[in-house]
Amino acid sequence: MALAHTILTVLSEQPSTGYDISKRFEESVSCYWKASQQQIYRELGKMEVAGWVSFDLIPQAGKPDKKVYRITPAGQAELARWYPEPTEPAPIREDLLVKVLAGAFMPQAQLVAELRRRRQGHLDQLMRYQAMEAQYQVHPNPPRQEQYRYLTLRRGLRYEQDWIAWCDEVLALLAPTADDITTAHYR
Amino acid sequence: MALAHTILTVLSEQPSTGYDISKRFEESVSCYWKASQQQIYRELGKMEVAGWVSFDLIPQAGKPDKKVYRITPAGQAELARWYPEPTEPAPIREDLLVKVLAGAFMPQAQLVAELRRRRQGHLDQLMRYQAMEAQYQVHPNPPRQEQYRYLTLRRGLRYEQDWIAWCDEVLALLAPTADDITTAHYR
DNA sequence: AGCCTATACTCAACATATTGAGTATGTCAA
DNA sequence: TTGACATACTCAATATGTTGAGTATAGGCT
Repeated sequence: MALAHTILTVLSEQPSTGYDISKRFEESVSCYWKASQQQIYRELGKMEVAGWVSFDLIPQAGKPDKKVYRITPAGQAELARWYPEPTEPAPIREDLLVKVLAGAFMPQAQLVAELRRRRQGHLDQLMRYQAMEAQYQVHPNPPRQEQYRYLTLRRGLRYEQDWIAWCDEVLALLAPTADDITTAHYR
Repeated sequence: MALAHTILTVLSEQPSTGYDISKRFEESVSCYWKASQQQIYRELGKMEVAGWVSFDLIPQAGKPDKKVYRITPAGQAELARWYPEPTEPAPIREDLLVKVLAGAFMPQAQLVAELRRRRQGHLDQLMRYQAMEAQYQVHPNPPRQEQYRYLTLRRGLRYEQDWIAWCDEVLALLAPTADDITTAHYR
């Protein structure tokens, strides 16, 4: 359900095509909501039926016609209805943690390699977020929307930093003996 | 796909019924993998067809018959095949972050209330994990499996701590003015 | 005596997400 | 000029996850 509300939120900022929304998801929303183009198009279709959004069909020469969606009063009402509902933490399904659990039965070198690879990936993402964060520092008095967007970016930053710190912690325990952590002490 | 591999991993530790697996998921695996009983039963059925697990039917007086599943050599081979494959970070879909983004258009008091509520929830979970962590301290020389399990628990601990820290950060920026963060400075 | 919880599993319907193909054209660079 | 990439959307199949009901009985509590 919340995909619809995420779309309603980004449409509150400005009317957009499905394609635009997908772009915006990738660049700034992706740290807390992943959705494919197909999902967005399908959801927009459903939301249109529900009356939460409407669109203008903009004929284009050459390219396919654009559907520029905007939020309707009914959509705003739905957003307001949803807003105060309590949220639950998102369920987590982390393959990497399963691999750590299975570590007792599998070659440790493979786990160590994977942890190093993942650490690097999280570091790359962290650096992208830090570049985005630097953008916020240059504007002395940003619009209200930007301030809230910044708070979501902070979540992304922390998330990547936390992953890196955990990878380091695990690698420090696994790497010294290279195939046995029996001698490593906890904490 | 990885649900099957998670089940294979817990079955590597010991043969279990679907019911048992579900219990174990809830208590110790839930910090990185959530799955309902129904999902587990269905997945076990598919895995049995694939030959990755087999079961003994234990007739029980009164209760329905037990299916005690164990991993087969084919299942072990599948786990070994899967193990070195690179993992991707799990896609995130966090309602709360969407609400933060929508904060510019919605009553701030509702967001603040929700952040406080969520902070408390993460604190409760953190305390449960800390109680579990204390269990590991008492065993001086734990079996190998327990050591890896401990590393996954560390991820859960960090995750909750990180959420709490972010909630505090956001609340500190939002709360002072109670309905406007214009005057708050970044970082 | 009646109710709740735990054990133990099955089936069905629905919702959500992923993957891949298909349509159509403009722009830019090798 | 060929090919990659961006724009812009649609359809279909499959995979995965959620929700709710249904079957059955033991044991403990009120």
